[in-house]
Amino acid sequence: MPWRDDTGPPWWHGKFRGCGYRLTVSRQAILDVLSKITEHPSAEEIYLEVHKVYPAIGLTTVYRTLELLVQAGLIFKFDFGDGRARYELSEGPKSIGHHHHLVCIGCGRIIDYTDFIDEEIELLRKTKKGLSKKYNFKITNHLIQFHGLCGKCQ
Amino acid sequence: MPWRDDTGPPWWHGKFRGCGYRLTVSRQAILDVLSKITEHPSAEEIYLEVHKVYPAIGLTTVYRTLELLVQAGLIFKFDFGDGRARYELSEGPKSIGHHHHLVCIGCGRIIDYTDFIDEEIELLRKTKKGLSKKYNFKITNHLIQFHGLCGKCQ
DNA sequence: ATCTTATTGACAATGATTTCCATCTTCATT
DNA sequence: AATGAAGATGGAAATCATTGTCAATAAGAT
Repeated sequence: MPWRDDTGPPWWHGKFRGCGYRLTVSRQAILDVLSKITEHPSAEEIYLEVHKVYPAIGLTTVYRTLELLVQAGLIFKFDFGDGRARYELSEGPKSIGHHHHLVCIGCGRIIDYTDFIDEEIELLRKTKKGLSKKYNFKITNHLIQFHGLCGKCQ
Repeated sequence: MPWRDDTGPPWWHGKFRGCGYRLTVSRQAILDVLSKITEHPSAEEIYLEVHKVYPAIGLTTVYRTLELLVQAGLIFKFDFGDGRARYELSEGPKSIGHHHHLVCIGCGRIIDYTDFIDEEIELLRKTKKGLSKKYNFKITNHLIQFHGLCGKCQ
């Protein structure tokens, strides 16, 4: 289990209990994998990774858990146009921090960038505020992506 | 056909011939439907709409044509998280102009907004320039969406 | 009018995600 | 520590958007 070699339960422990969810082996294993992966794994990739350490896991459970984690705000779900959803931890000790994505339409490579993030966040904050008021919309999330060709694909 | 009651061929005629594509009945019908719809239709919705005026159309052709139009830059393809791609004319006489989307995660409603678009575009331009240089990335497109709950769903 | 070749449509195939349901865990309560 | 109710699980089957196949058709250059 994730915190066997640590001083206490992992940071998401409280999140779970707080939302009324049960802290199961599958969920811990999935979150554990997500917190160690730096890419943008699909459900199946997460399944395969979890399967290495917890072979009893089922793909269905992975899908269900990911859905749950998205609802709980612990992870983000992205569509990079390759026909499968991809996931990423939204925050946490090992998080690389808020970032957006550059998507290569040639090879599918994803580049996380944090450049200009401050200006982007600032503008998003303003826009979010204005839109919320004008359209009576409760904004919970935003998405910014740039699509194009990476160096290798040009 | 689209231009039967008009003075000349529709604006996309040249685009097609210029790219070496053939201007077929199916393609005209699909573009015609797209230029009249103000929502964000899925491939099947487009198929059903075209089918009313041109019953011989096949769903496969709709998918192929949409793919083609995306490549040609005539339409944009979006994923609003409901499991099917949605399409929208990128420009043209009846276009509402450049806009971004507000996606309700409750009922799936999409709101097109143009507020703050100028600031957004300006920031995107700067960001795009910086990212292109830093990552040697040729950016062809961007995506901005806000997700949340609309008035009815709160 | 003819010919070359892109395009089409019906059907089958694919593949990610969901549904079903009987069984197993979690954890609040004893 | 034992119990029990509700939540969670996993394997197989089902769903459903999208893509591949291929013989037949139509666009448009000649």
